[in-house]
Amino acid sequence: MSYGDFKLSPSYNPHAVEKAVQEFWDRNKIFDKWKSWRGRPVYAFLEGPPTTNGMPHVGHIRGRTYKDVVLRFHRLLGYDVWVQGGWDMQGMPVEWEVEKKLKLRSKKDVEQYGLEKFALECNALVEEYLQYWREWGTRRLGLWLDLENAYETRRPRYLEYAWRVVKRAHEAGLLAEDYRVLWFCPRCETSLSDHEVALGYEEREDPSIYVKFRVEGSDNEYLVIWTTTPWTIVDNEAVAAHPGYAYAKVEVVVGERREYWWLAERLVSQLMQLFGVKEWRVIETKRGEELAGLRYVHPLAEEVPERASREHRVVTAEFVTLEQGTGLVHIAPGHGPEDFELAKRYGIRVTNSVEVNGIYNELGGKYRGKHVYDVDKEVVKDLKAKGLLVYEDKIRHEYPHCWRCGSKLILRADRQWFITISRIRDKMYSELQKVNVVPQKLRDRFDVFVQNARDWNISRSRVWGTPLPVWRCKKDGRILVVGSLDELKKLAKEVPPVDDFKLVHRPWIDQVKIATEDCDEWVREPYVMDVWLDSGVAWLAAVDGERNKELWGKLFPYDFVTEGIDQTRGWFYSLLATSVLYTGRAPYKTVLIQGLILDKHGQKMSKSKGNVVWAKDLFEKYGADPVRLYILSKAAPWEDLSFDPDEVRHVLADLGILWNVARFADTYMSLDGFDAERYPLEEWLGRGLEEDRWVLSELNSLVAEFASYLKNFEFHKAVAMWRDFVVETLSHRYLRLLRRRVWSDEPTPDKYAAYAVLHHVIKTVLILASVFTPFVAEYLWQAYVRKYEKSAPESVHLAQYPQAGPVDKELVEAYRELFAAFSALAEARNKAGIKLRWPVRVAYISGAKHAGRYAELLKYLGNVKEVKIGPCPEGYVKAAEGQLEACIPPKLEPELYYEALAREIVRRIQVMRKEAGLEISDSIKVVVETNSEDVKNAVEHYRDYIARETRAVDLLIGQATGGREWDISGERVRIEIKKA
RNA sequence: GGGCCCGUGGCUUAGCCCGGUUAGAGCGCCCGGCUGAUAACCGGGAGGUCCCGGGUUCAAAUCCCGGCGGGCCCA
Repeated sequence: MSYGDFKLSPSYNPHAVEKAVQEFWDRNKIFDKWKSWRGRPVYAFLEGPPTTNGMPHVGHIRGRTYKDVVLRFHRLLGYDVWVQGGWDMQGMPVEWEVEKKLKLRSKKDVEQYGLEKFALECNALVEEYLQYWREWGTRRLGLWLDLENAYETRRPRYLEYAWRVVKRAHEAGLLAEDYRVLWFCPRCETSLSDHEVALGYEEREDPSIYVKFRVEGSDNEYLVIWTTTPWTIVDNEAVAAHPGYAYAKVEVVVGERREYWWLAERLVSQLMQLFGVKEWRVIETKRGEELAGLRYVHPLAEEVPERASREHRVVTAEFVTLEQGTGLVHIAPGHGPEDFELAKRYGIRVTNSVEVNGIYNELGGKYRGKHVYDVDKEVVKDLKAKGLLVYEDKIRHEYPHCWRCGSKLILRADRQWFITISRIRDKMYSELQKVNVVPQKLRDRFDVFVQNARDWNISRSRVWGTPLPVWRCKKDGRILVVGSLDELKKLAKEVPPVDDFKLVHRPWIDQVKIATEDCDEWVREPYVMDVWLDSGVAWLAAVDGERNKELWGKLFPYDFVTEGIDQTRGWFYSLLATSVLYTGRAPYKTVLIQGLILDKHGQKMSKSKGNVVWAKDLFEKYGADPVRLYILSKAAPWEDLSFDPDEVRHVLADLGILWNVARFADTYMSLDGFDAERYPLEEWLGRGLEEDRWVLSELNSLVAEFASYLKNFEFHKAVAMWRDFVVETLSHRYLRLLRRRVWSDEPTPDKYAAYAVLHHVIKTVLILASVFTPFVAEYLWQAYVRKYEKSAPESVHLAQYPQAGPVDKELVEAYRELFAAFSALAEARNKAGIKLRWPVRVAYISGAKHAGRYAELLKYLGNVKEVKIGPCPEGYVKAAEGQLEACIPPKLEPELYYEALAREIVRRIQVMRKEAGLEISDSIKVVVETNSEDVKNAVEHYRDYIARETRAVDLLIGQATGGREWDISGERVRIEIKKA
């Protein structure tokens, strides 16, 4: 039971299979042969590069399985495939982990540690993770990506494409330096993009305070505002009222004092109740626009004297609502995007006294040197002490946190660099309309996101990233954008003595001294770029496109990309943006958006919950093929998938059946000396039986539909259909029919025809399986297919997708009916209490269309002497299957009793043969000892039958010296067998 | 706060777009049977408020509205 190194062991063992196959692939360079180009049409895949930070888990495995299926399928279809791997190796996640490892708490710590050492640590860290990704995220999965030629975003030849794109943006007037309010992480000391902010929304509890601002020139008239960020009051510059809303001046008595509070009229009674004010009355109302211009005293004028020196007043704004707060909105232009816009409109000063690290600077007066998180509490205390705090509460709301370190984010105004996406948004949208986004139902999200796309903040105040290639003239502030490393070298007056790899990274790049005729000293803007720009230029950078135009021209736009739904706003977007900017076109033709991976309870996987399933654990426990098959069959790729490791064993059973089908074939083909080249299907099919033509019809349907499902990315349907064919049609049905033909020693032509058919079916089924379970398909190809067909391709992965032959629909229909009739017959036997081993004289079938066609097979399957077509005689036991009805006599016929006993004896001998470990071809001697005359008569009558079925050369009735005692229908029978 | 997806026996799910026999299947469970490829298979059975409530309709798992639970996205 072996061919070469591939043995068909009694049962399927994924680990042994995968190990043997991996060695075979390596030794024979199958992957190289698979990926090499033969001048065929190219199917170009662009790898969404995993961040080599953290270990691959089942979510990655899901996406990477889909990639592999699509690539293998297209190779089978005859395409030359482009399967370059890629790795995303820079960015904040890497820095964050290094900081944790080195126990660095702030950017100052990093600087003290040394930027050079820090950058090298980051590089070492991604290098380390890369090994895991190569092994567990790729090789052990059986994912055939070209890792030798994988692109790496940290390489000079790669990252300079991000520079090219920025330069192109600059030339097109799309690079902007702007002062804007952005989210910052004070811990990481950098701004974040919209995408990064979106990753970190979490519910939290914050203060919810109502504060009164005293109206200038009065000692008891106030404007009442509401905020959840007390620290921003330090930088308050105005109060906004809606121009159309009514505002009330409310006379209130608090303690001993009589005061006048301004707030929205509609909210007065509910707020008075909230504040616990019992005595109040409205004495005047004004519309917001009438209130405008009213001046007030900054509530922290004493704490921050600078503020007292300026005037503050009420302005109007449409964005004011009455859903929360008081209808009067505290405006801190340095800490809110709407506030900022309003300030620009009214010429109000933008004050930001908070530095990037969250510490107040000299503009912060009393709060100078303190951290924003502490000031948040201190401001409340100070307001309370000054009697300006009207009411204090807590609020639970969704608020953004840093996606890496979890710190509460703050909004602050700062100078940053942008790509003004708003100006190419329409072009991006129209290009996106040409892309096939799968599934249709998720494309809306992508469309909407692109239509609403905002300018892209690309600058980050970090270290381990692609440096922003913008230099500024120290003298006059002009800027210079460098588009490549060569260009930089040409411009440089002085270059640090390091290799190119270091030269394109911080801190070394900042040691480059540039001077030009018109400017003595250029200074680089101290930023790196958003990491999404790194992977975003892969459509060009992966193949160093500007230097390899011919290759790039064959690949672009790429046929296929696929990632998770979260990448709609991530990579899918950054690819589209940079490509439209640079080439005016979308960089891909088809985008497959994958659903999320959840744990078995439908919960999102996260490290903190501890429910992450790691690739390594999964493969070590189950093997890659079962995991792949499970993932593929459980859900459509775009649906969320709840992953339950225990369910993997279900698909294991299916692969076990595939394995056993090959073993079955091997068992009999080797006994009978079958050879696919000596018995070609085309010649021998004519000598076969109808069931052979039936199974080929079923196979042809499979071949056609499997391909059409895969083309639509309906992997789950393709796999389900394959499974159904292998388990039901092939194993349960066809092989059951085949038994009677293969057991015979006679070299009948129909047996060889059956072998030719079976061989063709198994071979075809393995080629289809090669796209989703590449290891076991290869193993069986080597162990079985190549054993019986020497000229078969060296590897199943070098085969071609089979041509689908004709389908005889009527034949398929007839066989469907046959198995329904058998099912009804079995049910009738069950009711009558007659087991299948006992022959039945006659069965009637009615309501069938094709009964005449398969009567012989039904006799065999149902162990019936005669099948009659027609209605049931009186007193017979009936059972129905749909329209079809089967019935049998209610009692066993006496004349069939000996035959029944003979079958019982055969069955016992077969069990004993197997227990004795005999080969199928071994002959035996049998002794039967019994007092039962019936059993003795049965043996005498059916001596030839028993001998033939059990390969007995000698069958005696007499004294057994050993063996085993059985109970056959109440009779004690001792049977002894010996190898002849 | 806004948008979207999901919710079907113990578990996993098909059906829903396009309303219409008895809601189908796999796993598990119980009973019976088969078996020299098969820890497989075949027959039968138990097991369902199709998340809840309302509406449309002769008729709703399916269409509409409102909840609840899980998830995603946007703010």
